Amino acid sequence: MTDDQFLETYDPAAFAPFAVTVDLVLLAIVEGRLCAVLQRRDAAPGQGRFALPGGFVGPEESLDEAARRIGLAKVKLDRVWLEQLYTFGDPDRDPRMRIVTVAYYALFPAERLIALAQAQDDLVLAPLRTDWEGEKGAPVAALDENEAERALAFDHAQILGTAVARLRGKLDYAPIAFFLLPREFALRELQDVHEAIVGRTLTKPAFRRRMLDQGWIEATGKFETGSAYRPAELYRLKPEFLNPQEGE
Amino acid sequence: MTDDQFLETYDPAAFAPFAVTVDLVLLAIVEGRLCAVLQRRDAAPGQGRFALPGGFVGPEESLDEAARRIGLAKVKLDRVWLEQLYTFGDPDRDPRMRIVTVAYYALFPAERLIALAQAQDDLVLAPLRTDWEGEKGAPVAALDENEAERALAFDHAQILGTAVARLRGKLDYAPIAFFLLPREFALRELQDVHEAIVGRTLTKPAFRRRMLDQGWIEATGKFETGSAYRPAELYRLKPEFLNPQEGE
DNA sequence: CCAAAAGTGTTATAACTACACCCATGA
DNA sequence: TCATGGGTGTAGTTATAACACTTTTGG
Repeated sequence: MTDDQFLETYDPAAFAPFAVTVDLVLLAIVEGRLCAVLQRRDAAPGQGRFALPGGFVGPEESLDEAARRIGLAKVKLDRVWLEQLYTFGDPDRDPRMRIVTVAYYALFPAERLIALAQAQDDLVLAPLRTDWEGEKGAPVAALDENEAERALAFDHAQILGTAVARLRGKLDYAPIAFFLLPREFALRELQDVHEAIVGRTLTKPAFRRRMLDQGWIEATGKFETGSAYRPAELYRLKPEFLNPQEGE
Repeated sequence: MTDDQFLETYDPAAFAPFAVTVDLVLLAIVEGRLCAVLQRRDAAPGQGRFALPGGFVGPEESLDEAARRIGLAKVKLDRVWLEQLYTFGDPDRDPRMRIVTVAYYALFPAERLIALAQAQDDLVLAPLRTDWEGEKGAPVAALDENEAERALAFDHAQILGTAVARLRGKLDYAPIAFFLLPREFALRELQDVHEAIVGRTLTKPAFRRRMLDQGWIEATGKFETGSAYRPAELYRLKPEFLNPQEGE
């Protein structure tokens, strides 16, 4: 059947329609660990379990707008990386009705999400596993072992795993790690972010040069204050990489 | 509003619902050029224009199943690369109703799509542009200049551009080019495929070694027949890379 | 002067490229 | 034996990694 034949005979009220939601993986590096925001569900299905923040797409709203509205309402919205991740639509993924969800992931400096989780008591920051070194196969259950009993609702474990895989895969060739740091940062902090994501230690000189040669960052001339020992120079992402212009 | 608050008050017949479709970018290398299957629309909107093959997702069907059903019904389905691409859902992308479409792309050996286009007279194989060398910015209107007047319906030019960008980006680190060739192929054919996708010539020895060292292919011991001059050895993709197991 | 972390030079290894060359085949 | 394309060796260049080293600061 073609689209048009379908539409001629299509009565929106005739059968249960699709709903379209947006689910968000809000990520930050907290205490050297990659963490995601989870929301405790206070109603069935999955009551008491945790789920990704999400919501329905409005009738006059694009998918990106919905993601921005739902994900950034709570957080101040300057300088965020927000990108569509993948779309999940198995028929039984939600027991209530047929829901197709477009997953997005967003990167924040730690302070933002810590403040968010403290302000809203149904939110938690859950550490994720990043040690599945090169293990092929479906990335599922990315939750840290301490959080393993915190079973996730719906297919949200799969979404989390997809987000971590995307972040790891994109880390080396796209300027995104910087969105997990304050606007100005020391190179050691940037290395900590990378190490938290790839799950292993990196050697300092190689990392430094790789970053400097990439041309993504520039020195500010300022230095850390209050450091116990020699203060590190602060760098920032060059402005031309601030806006997510590239389409994928 | 939370999901649950929404659902409590949600009457599926109360307002125009979302529809979910799957659109397919069927790709092959024909005469050294990357081509996509387009379908002539015989009804409004966009009558006379060309669009990607697509269809509605069934009520009991997953997205992957829908893509497989719509994309592979016409083509014999052994050894195909099929992967979700991106989801497009702007409110006005279809004038009839709110339609969110999940785009997939699929890779075929040329013969398959040539036979398909010959068998069904509303289908054409349109050459794509691959010469936008490193130009940043949104990849739009990937259609070849000769086909430029063949304006695409809806946002399908954007979908096409996204597919080409994904293919190019993935070519070097995922074993996918092989799905654009017969099961057994000569290394020169593989190089032609790569050159068609990246839009520039590659040097033979470097390419050969890269492919051999990657460990994705193995020699069959057989050789081309009917060649005018020295016959080339035939290679094949190692069986462990045949199934699209990796989730991304 | 010491401890601790910032930052840099120096070398070795691996990857990639370019170029030239040899090989096998049909006419 | 010649033309044509398949296939391979060698050397130069570049990127990457590892290691040791120097520098700067607060105490």
